[in-house]
Amino acid sequence: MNKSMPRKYRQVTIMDIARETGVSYSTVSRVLSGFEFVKDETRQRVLEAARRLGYVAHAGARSLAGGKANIIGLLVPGLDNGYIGEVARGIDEELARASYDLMLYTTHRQRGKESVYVRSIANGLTDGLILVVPLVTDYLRELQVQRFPYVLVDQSDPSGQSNVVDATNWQGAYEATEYLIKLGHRRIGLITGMMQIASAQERLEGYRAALTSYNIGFDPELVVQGDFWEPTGYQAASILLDLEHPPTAIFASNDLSAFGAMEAIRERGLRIPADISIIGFDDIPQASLVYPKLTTVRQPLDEMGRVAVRMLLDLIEDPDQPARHVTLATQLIVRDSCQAIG
Amino acid sequence: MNKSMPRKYRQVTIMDIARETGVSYSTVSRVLSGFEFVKDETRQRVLEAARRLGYVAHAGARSLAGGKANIIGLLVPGLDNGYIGEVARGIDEELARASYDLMLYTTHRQRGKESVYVRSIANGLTDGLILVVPLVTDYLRELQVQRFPYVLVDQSDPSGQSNVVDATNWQGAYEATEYLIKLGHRRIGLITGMMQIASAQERLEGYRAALTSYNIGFDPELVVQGDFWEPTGYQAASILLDLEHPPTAIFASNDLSAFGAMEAIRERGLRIPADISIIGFDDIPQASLVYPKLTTVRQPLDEMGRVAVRMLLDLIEDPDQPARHVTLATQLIVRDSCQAIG
DNA sequence: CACACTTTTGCAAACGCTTGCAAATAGCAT
DNA sequence: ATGCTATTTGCAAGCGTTTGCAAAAGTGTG
Repeated sequence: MNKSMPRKYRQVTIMDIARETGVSYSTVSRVLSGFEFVKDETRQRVLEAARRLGYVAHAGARSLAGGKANIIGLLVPGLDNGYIGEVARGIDEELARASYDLMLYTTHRQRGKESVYVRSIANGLTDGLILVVPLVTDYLRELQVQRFPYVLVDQSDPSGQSNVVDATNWQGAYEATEYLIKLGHRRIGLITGMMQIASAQERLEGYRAALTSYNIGFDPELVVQGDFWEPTGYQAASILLDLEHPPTAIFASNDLSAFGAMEAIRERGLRIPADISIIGFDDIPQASLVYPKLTTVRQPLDEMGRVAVRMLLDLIEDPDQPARHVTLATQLIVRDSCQAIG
Repeated sequence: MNKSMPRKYRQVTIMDIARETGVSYSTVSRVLSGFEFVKDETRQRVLEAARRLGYVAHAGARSLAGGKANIIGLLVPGLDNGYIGEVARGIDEELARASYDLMLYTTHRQRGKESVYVRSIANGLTDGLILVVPLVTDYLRELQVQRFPYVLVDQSDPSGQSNVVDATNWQGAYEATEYLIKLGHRRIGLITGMMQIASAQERLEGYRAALTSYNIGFDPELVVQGDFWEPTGYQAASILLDLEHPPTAIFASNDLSAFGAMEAIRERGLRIPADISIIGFDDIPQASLVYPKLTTVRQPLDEMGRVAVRMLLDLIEDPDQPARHVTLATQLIVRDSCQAIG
């Protein structure tokens, strides 16, 4: 195109620093990357020059040469659901402390060729990968054969080979249901999540367990399948409300579907919580924004992100660690959407 | 560490493809990057081999060698406000079509050393940058001296040197206010945004203009400064409601502060919209989730992201284009939070 | 002061790719 | 065939780093 001007602004390289300080570029490299054996005085001089010159490493060159790029990848389905946003926030914060950068990948890109996609992520720039994706199994093999560091968030790998951080789904669902029961509810509807996902199953189990504990019969009619999204929550709630004996309370497997359910409830002219109670799961930021404020089970989403980062960084340090599984505690957050039965 | 095993899974390189097809690596490179003059049959053979071998380019090497990395950077304050999420979605979608990847940067990282931060972004990997940041001026100089391609979203550069995409803020605010006026409201409160930001000012101007058009006096008491965040919206609304002659309607400069205002209103036992109307700006996804559903001015956030990407890609193609400024239309979305005055 | 270490430093090669330049090949008119 | 031009290809250098290996400086010891 236009070759009269430099394609790119001339970068400050380790060569420049070397020239400035009179040491060799390898020495500069050593102080700038890890800390090998270099005399303290030299190190200071180099560091000072680097700062003065405004040096910033070229991540590509680093990674090419076999070093770390200081970049990790985050693979998510999309940014549009609050849930991911919170996790991402935690990730970003923790990454910042370690001076890592973030590459964001979304799954909707590939449609059936995930392994190529994942390969392209693992290849090259990123030092590790955090996956916050449902239905993760397809990706995993590729990652494992490459021995590429990754951690799963809120997802479980049946093979147990993966590092994962999740929350006490069973427990949380148990508590939510128990809370409803203690408020006097006996007919409690459940809107499930995508049942292929472990957390959805665990929440269903928790719900059943609570019923059992309190000697309430399990009525299949009262559980309708959802998919963690709002529209389906709406439909699911509609089904529940149209039952001959509709529930007096609904437990939605996540907040988004609870919102959908609230809408369906209101449309029928019912009041929340006077006529029907509703409880969600996740505690995304919107939960306290809706009216009435949603009672829900809080997952420490940002903390999950932070923990994931720490695990990943550890893993990058030492790829041969045995896989860890960290489970963070959920917590019942009582707000305004539930009420003792009249 | 452990040097007995390869640090990284051996990658498929252009050399492998060259070997496979019997052409030289430069030829392979040529077909794989741009399309220089290469015989069609050769191109096909190379492409086929690349696919078969599962080749994926090493972005770092590319960028190092002076080519494009096919990565663009996105600089945002954070992911936690719905607004950004929508823009990011548009960006991601459009990027996907062009096979670009996304690096995500957040501003909270730097505190006072933004120029180094920006340099480190511009340096190396990314081919261009999209900024969705308030108070952008600090960054701009660095970017400009580097002649680094960037575009501003929903932000304006007073110098007019920048490519920017935004929305009709003045117009939108005018229409929102006019809508309230036509509903019979005469005392209309305004919760502003951060006034250092152009869009906040434009919205204020639009509000004033509408009042003027309808011969309603501007009462300074009725405009209170906000910052686009929910808590401040709450406070601002409180001030408004405590006025001797409180407004009968409130125009919040964005949805988030409208949510805060709604909370304040409800806390005082007032009903929306029966006792007081409220209108927002942005139409983030939550707007239709809250109760009552928020009437608001829609910014086509995802489209703004998409347009920004297209502009940026153009700009990367030809950095010497004159700066463009694209303004997308806003649209009044009538929902349930406004009502004609009693 | 020589000797054997130990700590620091420097050189060179390599990482995967792009690209200027020159060489090879093809196409076509003589 | 012979030249000439237009199209295609290959070679080599270089992008900014890291790192193995060897050389250079220090440190102690006898």
